[in-house]
Amino acid sequence: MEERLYQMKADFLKALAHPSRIRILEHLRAEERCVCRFIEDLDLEQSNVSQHLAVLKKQEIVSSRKEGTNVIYKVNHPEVFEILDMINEVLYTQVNSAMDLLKTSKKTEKGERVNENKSIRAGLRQLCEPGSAG
Amino acid sequence: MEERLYQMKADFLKALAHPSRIRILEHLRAEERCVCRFIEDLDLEQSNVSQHLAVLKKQEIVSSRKEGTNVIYKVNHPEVFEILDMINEVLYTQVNSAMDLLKTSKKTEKGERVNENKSIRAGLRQLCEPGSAG
DNA sequence: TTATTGTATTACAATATTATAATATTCTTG
DNA sequence: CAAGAATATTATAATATTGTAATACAATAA
Repeated sequence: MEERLYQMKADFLKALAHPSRIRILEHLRAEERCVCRFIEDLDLEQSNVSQHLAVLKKQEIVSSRKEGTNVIYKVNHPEVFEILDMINEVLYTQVNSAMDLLKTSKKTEKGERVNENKSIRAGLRQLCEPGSAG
Repeated sequence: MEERLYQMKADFLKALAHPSRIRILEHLRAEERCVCRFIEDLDLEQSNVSQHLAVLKKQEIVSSRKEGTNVIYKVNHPEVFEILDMINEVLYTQVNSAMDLLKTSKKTEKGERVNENKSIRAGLRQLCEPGSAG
């Protein structure tokens, strides 16, 4: 009976679950934006951006209004950013504890892998800044 | 350069984005559980449950330990539940405002659709109760 | 050891998602 | 109205995800 609710939640999550769509949403964190900005800033094909926006719109995650020939998009629910922030936190924790494991077990041998994680961690911290949920 | 971070986030979200996996996680909200419980309670094929658990495990969303021939799973990051709760909130808001629109515009004609949403809303409220994030 | 129980893995067909390319639509300007 | 700019839609081929069925593996019991 409640199966449809789980389907709804899954559909919502699926709409968020794409690198380009997350990037689009992050760009909408500060303010509403024209489609042309996404194409430009994110370096994506026009039709690709349109399709990704359609996915987000279908789930009512974003809404749009026309302004001349331009279309301006905005995020409907600020909770979306909290969700993204929460994921940041989890990933940060994960990479951090993975790092600790590598640090304590092998010092020099896997140095390459450690550095790789270091950059990921730095990136995560950076991404955390705008609207940190912690 | 930071493209991989968005990919990581997308992968994380993708792991959550399936009705059965969400159901599994909701079952893990209260306490850790044996695989056999999922098969039984969620009425899913054994191999299907195993595959879904593998997806969650790959993202380090859950971890497991053996106990005899059984395997017990638990959720690693409580933030996962906060994410699910947040989605509940958003969906609840969405259905609610959709309802309001239908109510004010047409009273009898689309009655069927209204009732449909009503049941969804009731279900959402129910699902909100266990660990409401609002 | 063999048999049994509980999980995991693999194979595979069906379906869904994706990026690209081509076309269509909408709005503005002339 | 025609032309151009911005966006949306459609078609399609490549890839990914999914559920089922079959098989493999691990722990215990006999």
